[in-house]
Amino acid sequence: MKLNTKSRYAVMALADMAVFSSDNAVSLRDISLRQGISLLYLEQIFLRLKKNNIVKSVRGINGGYILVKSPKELKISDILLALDQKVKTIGCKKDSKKSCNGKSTKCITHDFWDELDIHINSFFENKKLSDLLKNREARI
Amino acid sequence: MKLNTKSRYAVMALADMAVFSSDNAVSLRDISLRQGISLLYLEQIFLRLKKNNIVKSVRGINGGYILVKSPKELKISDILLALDQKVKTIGCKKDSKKSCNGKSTKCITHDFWDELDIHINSFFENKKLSDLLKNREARI
DNA sequence: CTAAAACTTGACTATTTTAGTCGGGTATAT
DNA sequence: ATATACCCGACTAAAATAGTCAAGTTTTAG
Repeated sequence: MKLNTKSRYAVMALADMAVFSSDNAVSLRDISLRQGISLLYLEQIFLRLKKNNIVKSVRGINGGYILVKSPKELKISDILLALDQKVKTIGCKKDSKKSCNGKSTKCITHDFWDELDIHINSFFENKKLSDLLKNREARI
Repeated sequence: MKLNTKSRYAVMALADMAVFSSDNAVSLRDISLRQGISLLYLEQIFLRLKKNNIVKSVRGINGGYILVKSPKELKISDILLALDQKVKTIGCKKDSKKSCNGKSTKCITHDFWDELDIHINSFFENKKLSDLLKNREARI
């Protein structure tokens, strides 16, 4: 059970922005260099972040990206959502009448997986980007 | 971020056993029919469960599998462990000095991912197989 | 005005992982 | 003896992942 790199890099890049913001836009090139993430890959990621209104862009020289919300207000769950990183740990369909393993009833473990999803999602809901920046000595 | 079907089916099958145990061994064939899981796939899963001492087998006619521990004592984390379903949500290597993104320092989000892993793992640690069987009206 | 920096976008691809299947066993109760 | 059920390694098709590539557009410094 692992998070994909897109989500991981997204959180990483946004944390980087929060640290190095200083009012003006942060370029992907800088993030790429500091965090060791491929520039091309970052572009793809930020496209999604922009579409989902996590960041806004400034074009041209000295352009880059700016956080729409402050790190204190930006929930990690918002970031993951922007990248379609659903925390849906298993295949049972939540709502459909004919769910789970093709049978018409809920599978024996159905409620358990639901509980798990809630448990994980609430973690992401309650974490703000600013929380990642606390007690960070080795900031790169 | 999702659990693989092996883990899901393992929990499902063991829950099934807990319900239909009745002292004698439970055959994979029965589990397969009740839970709608391929028999061939179940065999592969139970091989692992046996190796990891979650179940023991009885060969021959009327054979099958028996839970080693009672459902009250069997932690879900034990089951996942048997199937190599590590909850290691990201790629950062936990211990190595040169971790994360090839740099020598911990990445900016490192501690956060560790926290996430702990959060999820503790969920599995604290759940017992017997917990899944409570308030189950639709038992299949 | 123009060149360079930086964002924009869709398409493409190699690799890895997943979710199984297959085939040929071995043990044992009846 | 023979059917039932466990045992086990190898195999494979399909999907997901982790990126790369190409071909732009926009803006601003000089």
